[in-house]
Amino acid sequence: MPRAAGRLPQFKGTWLMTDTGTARETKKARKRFRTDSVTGIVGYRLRRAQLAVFQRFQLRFAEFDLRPADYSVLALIADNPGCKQIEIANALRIKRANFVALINRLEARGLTERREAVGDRRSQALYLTPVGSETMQALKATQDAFEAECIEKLGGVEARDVFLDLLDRLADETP
Amino acid sequence: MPRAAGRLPQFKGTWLMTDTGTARETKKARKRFRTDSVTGIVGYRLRRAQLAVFQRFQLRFAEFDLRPADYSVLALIADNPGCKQIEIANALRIKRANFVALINRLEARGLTERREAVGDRRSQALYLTPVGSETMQALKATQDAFEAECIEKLGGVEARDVFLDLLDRLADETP
DNA sequence: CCTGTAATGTTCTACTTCATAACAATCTGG
DNA sequence: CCAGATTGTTATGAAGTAGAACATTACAGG
Repeated sequence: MPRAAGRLPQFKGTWLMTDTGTARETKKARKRFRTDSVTGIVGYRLRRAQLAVFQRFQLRFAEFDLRPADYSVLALIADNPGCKQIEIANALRIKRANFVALINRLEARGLTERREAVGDRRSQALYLTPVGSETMQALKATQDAFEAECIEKLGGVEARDVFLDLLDRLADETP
Repeated sequence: MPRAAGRLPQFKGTWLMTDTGTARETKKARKRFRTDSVTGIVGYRLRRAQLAVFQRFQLRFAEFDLRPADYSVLALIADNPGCKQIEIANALRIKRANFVALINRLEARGLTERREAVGDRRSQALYLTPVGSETMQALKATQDAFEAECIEKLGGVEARDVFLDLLDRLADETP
């Protein structure tokens, strides 16, 4: 029922009153559920958008059964073959402890492998397997298409640039 | 060690080369860790910004020991006294099953209370307690200050409006 | 009226993410 | 050599999230 402005004269005010205590709910309390005090908050909208984008990402990558973090790890290994676990973990702000299970999964699926690092017997050198490299091509194509989707939603690359700039303004780590 | 620009001439190039294949790692492989393929993604930056904002929120609200979801629930109850649990859960996209523990905590802290709803004996009517109302004033002040912070980071209310619009473009639920 | 269906709140369970602590092996600088 | 830092790993706990199942209650159609 969209506000029914026509019936306004039928009732005796209390619509625009600031805090009528005498209103006394007439029959069916016409309480519109107010959410503006929450939905108007930057952080709330930011979270909503982030969830929506990640959900769409998972839809696009469902055929690969990979999460955003998995894709990021594979992409970073592809761009930095032989890198250490800690390097990727730091770049993605993942605790190195939690990175272990992640890379274990990728390795178990035959996408990555750990070799012995040359100058440091503590660290492992990460590489994509041949299968991993081949998979990465399809992943990159999917990601590029998804990014194009996002850019289109935003209204073009200029809007995207504005958007990234605004995001970075909020993302600075100063408490 | 801040980049040591003074020692630059000491080495033989490969710094600004685009993709020298012949460089052959001289002694210490000076591999810059490449992250652009991930950090350039809209979703990645969106997540970064969201995490940063939520972390700052938690800092600002640490004295109250309340999370964003707690604040949202209290704000919605304040704006919609007598509302049902399911209404708030739907508004915040929380499963009603998970809402129970949340509202139980707030009730245990004496901030909210459940009364019997008038026309429906299944649902509960949620209200702020007097203590809850008083607390809410401080919370609102803190939130308003935090929102002002965010707006300032973004560059003003006009930038904020642009930002919210861009967020909403990404947040639409069409798969 | 009765009855099947839907809604509401609740409990329980499981999965994922994230953070911390602890440990062994290794590296580094003095 | 040695103290301290780094790397990978395991284990553990907190928190968010999703689903199933249940009891109680509303509601609409016969």
